[in-house]
Amino acid sequence: MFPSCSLVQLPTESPADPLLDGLNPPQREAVLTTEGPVLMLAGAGTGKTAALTARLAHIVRSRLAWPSEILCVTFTNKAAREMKERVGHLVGPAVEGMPWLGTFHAIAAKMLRRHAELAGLQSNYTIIDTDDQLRVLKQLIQAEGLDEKRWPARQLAGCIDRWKNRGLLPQDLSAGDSEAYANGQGQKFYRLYQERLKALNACDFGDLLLHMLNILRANREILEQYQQRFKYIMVDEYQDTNQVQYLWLRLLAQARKNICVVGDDDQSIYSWRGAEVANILRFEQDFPGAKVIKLEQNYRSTPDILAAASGLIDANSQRLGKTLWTERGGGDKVRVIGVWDGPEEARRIGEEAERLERERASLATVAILVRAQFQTREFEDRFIAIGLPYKIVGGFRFYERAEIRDALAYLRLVAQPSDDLAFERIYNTPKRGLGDKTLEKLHRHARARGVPLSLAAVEIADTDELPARARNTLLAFMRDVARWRDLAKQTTPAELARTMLDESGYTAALQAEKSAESAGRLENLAELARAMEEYETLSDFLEHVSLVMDNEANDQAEKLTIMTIHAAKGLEFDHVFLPGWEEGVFPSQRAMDEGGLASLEEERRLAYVAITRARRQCTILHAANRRIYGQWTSSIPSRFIGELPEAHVQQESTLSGGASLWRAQWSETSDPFAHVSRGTGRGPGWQRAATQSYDPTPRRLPEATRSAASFAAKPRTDVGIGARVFHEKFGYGTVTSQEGNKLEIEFETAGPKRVIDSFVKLAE
DNA sequence: ATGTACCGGATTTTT
DNA sequence: TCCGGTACAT
Repeated sequence: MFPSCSLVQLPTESPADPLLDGLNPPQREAVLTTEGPVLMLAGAGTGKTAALTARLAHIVRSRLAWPSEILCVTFTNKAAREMKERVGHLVGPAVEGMPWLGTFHAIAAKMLRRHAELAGLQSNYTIIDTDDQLRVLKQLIQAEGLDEKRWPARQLAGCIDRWKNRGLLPQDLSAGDSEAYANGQGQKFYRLYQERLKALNACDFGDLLLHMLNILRANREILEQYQQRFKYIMVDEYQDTNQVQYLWLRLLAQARKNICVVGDDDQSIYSWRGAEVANILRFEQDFPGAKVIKLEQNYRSTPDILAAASGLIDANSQRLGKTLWTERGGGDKVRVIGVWDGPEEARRIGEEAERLERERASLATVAILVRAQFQTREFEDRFIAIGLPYKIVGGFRFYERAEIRDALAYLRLVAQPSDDLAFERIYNTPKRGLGDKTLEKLHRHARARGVPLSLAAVEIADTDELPARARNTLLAFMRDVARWRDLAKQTTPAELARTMLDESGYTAALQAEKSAESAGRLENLAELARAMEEYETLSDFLEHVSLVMDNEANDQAEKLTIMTIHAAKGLEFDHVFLPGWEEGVFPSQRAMDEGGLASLEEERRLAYVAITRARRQCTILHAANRRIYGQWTSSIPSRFIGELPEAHVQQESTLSGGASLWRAQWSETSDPFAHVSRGTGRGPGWQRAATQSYDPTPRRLPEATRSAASFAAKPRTDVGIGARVFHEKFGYGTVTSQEGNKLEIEFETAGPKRVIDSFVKLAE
């Protein structure tokens, strides 16, 4: 290791503290200002994690506090993991003892286990996810005789979440709040829901923080105990905190006031899930005498990219105000490319990615960031057709897959006989011939006797309330569960899981299914068991699962990444493509219709986040026509394009002579867009795009450039189901289904894929 | 108890 | 357009 250049410039009076190596002056100030409230305003790419971890390490090293006396909260498990790892490098194994570094929810859950009885729970309470939450709410809505169509459970779930985020209990709701669901019945349902959760000995995510907040508020001794313990508090992504989190932090920090929050008001993009930018905007009032440290030197992007992003965010009104700068020079301007339609957009980005590949750039440094998930489809279609390796981040997470949730339900039921939700999920999975009728009777019995379903099942089997067949099946199932419960005491969680999946017939049912997905599902279950090997007890594992819903199994393969801008926050890529910058897509229609200026400004912050992900090259695209929900719509460029400072942007278009000229090339009959009314509204972005001089001849003939996915229409007859085929990218495989020219193929190494028949050859 | 036909809704997502 | 959920038929 060579000493870094900045070491040479270290002020001579400061003893060479290796922790400060490579940190700039404001970063150092943030590290060394340990006492009193500190607000670290850290712009995108300014090294805030480096500063935060160095600060943590500094406190530990200078013996200002033991690792166990520092509270350090993040929002995601990923961030917590990263921080743990980085602090580990700086301080060594002492971090092992950092029990209070984690997500808001993990830390609150840990505290709540100690004080559960104060919230009316037992300390082995279950943490339920959104899926279970919805099931509970549905049952309540049904039980109260409400029309579920008119008053969807989702809506109620949304209300309850919002109330919890604001720190409100049922009795705290105003009549106006309550009005938000079923003509003022919101409060009633919220109360019923909380009662039901208590009966289930369960918590939802919102409860973790809310219960803990109320416990701290109501019990002075407990509050003081934590206030004494936490000598220093640090909070990452402070702009994302909601009301409860804010109140919780404020209580804990009140005694010592050694709280350091880090954030960027310009990257606040989660207001829709309760985050309040106001928290960061008024930090100085909340903690008088707070020191504000701005990190403005950017180490990530080129000057043009930074200038473009800064120019854009300038259009927002409510800002603390930062100016990013960089020592770097050179680089390309931000490119803005106008294309004809969605498929061309995908084609264009595909070509660019292939070009980068030829220039020896790794595809892992290339990303497509979209506003909404539906935009990924176009790219997926195109990249499968041309065989470009890609991965879509987001969507289903590992623990959300049906088979994984089923397996977890088995484990939960074994660990917690009172887990009715788990019972309901699996009592007829795999199919064992028990239906709604039986479940209804079980429910009635359970309610009458005040016992959980699994106990009711045992009891009811002693009566003649059920037909003989159902009774026997149920009895057999309950005997299995009892046996597994015994087994759990003698074996590892992983072994238990394997045994249960086999003995319950779950594995067998999947094997018998023989659908395209069943092989993958079995593989997922095997992976689940493998992941469980790390855990010694079942409850350890279940706690991990309920709080850590991300899968760490990132395949390291060289692939282009497609994800939403939200998911990309905190990441960086050399080459970033930003498609779909059109009014209605980005900013989204919803944001423009509802929420007014505030939500438009949040969209703009999202655009700012998107641009600042790019290290070397940022390319924005907009299409003149796009199919949305199966309707062709003509669209105008996003207002955000018009807001980019001209000097840092380079315009390009494939719409030679504008859309109308291009349109003339099509005969009326072959033009699939003939029925599309021409867009009339033209925003400033469009004018900018339209005043550029274009190459008068189209670069490609439309027919020749239509993506293969939408054109190669004649289905082949030689590749029927069962045919063995070869694909350039995926290798050998067997056709499992055929729909027109689209094949579903089970590839031997690449797994199941949908491909266009013209891309496969019959194998010899 | 399980399979099929229609209907409606459709940002962003972590824990 | 396409997905998931519910309603209905078998």
